[in-house]
Amino acid sequence: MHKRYGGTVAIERDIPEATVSRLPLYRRSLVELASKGESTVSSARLAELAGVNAAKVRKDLSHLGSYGVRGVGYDVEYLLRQVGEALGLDVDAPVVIVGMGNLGQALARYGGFESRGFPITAFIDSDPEKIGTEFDGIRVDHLDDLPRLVQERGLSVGIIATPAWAAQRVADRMVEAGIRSILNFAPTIISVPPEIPLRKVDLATELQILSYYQQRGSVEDGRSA
Amino acid sequence: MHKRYGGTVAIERDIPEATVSRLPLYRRSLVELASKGESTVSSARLAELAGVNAAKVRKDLSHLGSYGVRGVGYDVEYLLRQVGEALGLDVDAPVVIVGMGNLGQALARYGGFESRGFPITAFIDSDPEKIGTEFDGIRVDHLDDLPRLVQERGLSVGIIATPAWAAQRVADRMVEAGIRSILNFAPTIISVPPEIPLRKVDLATELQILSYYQQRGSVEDGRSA
DNA sequence: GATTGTGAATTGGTTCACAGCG
DNA sequence: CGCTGTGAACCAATTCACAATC
Repeated sequence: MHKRYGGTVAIERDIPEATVSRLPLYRRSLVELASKGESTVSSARLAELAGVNAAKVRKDLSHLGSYGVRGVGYDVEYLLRQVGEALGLDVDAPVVIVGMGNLGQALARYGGFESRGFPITAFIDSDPEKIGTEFDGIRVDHLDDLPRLVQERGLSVGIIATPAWAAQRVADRMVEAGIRSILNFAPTIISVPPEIPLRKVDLATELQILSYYQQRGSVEDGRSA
Repeated sequence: MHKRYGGTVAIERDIPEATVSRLPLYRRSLVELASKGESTVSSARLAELAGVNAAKVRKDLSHLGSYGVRGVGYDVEYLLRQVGEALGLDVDAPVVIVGMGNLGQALARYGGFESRGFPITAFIDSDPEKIGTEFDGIRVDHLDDLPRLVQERGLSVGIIATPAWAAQRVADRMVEAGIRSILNFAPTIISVPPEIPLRKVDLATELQILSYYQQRGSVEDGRSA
């Protein structure tokens, strides 16, 4: 059912958005299973670990053209490779953080990125006090240095951790400099050319959503887990 | 069309999940408009500010039973109050942060919570070195103190900023202690009773999703903005 | 016997398009 | 005339349920 091109990598077209957003979840569960030495896993078990239901797991995995074995389940290692490949994680994507305030610094020190293929490789700030200082052995540079840094270090992901008023400008400079995807933590809407994937994380927004469900006798929250 | 009870506050039932998750966005845009002194706004303009389309804005607002004026638009101040009320923001929801590592500290110092009705009012950590120290004038306490803190300070929201392995345990203790909704930053699935609204923010997951769309000639990302 | 893969049914969300109304 | 509110049409995602198959 799923086309493979030439017998090689086979990057599948059009995985539904909802599925894409769950793949990292499955990946995390598979890593855990692998580290425990489990060699196969059923959709039911994987669903439990990922906090979704089994039908969803099977449908999602079917979009990868994936290989389960009826009556047995999925091969953990194989599936892990498939998922990683679908997400494009076979190659590292070096990250630059712009805005070394509280949040930027916390993100810089947060271990979870390096280990998952997103080495943090450059820092940018506009405060002359900060420029030239080092963080984790990496120099903090000026926004004007970004094009050079993208070149030299192959930066591909930009994280915006600036105040809201600076975010659009930073995004524009990132795009100009050749950054290829952007994660925005500033609490404001920014716009970028359609070929640049953009996601946002807004902390206050999350609390407000919780507030809604708390206020009413919430039964479920959708974005479960 | 929309029922009001007794002529008072009128908390509407069953606003669709997708709408709820956009209300904070509208709210932010409305605050901005209000601060610029704009007194009315059309769905088209609000859509532009919030990064969605006008039909969606109108449909979303219609779920609040809201009052636009045909030919004119919405009253900014009035709508702002309506949205705030729908989200349950009329009353402050004091927050406890558990886990005062990098992320916890950054969240503690992040200004955006207090100003939006989520005063950070307690800190918990398990490191004896940290317990007893102060942060922003607030003492860092032990997890065992949580029930008392919930009582004394009326804590209602819990933020989990611990390592993954501690997260479920912390969630259980929060629920026991009477915390009413939870925001989880630990990269793991946790489960809580269905009456406790739960959301998660997973930073590495966001990067992996970006990775997918970057790898292919992404045109759009869905979670736009 | 167990568990996948998937069509069919269902639910939820978005967009269209226009009647209704200030 | 302009802009809202909303049915109707459309599209995406979820869930069901079962035949396929190891």
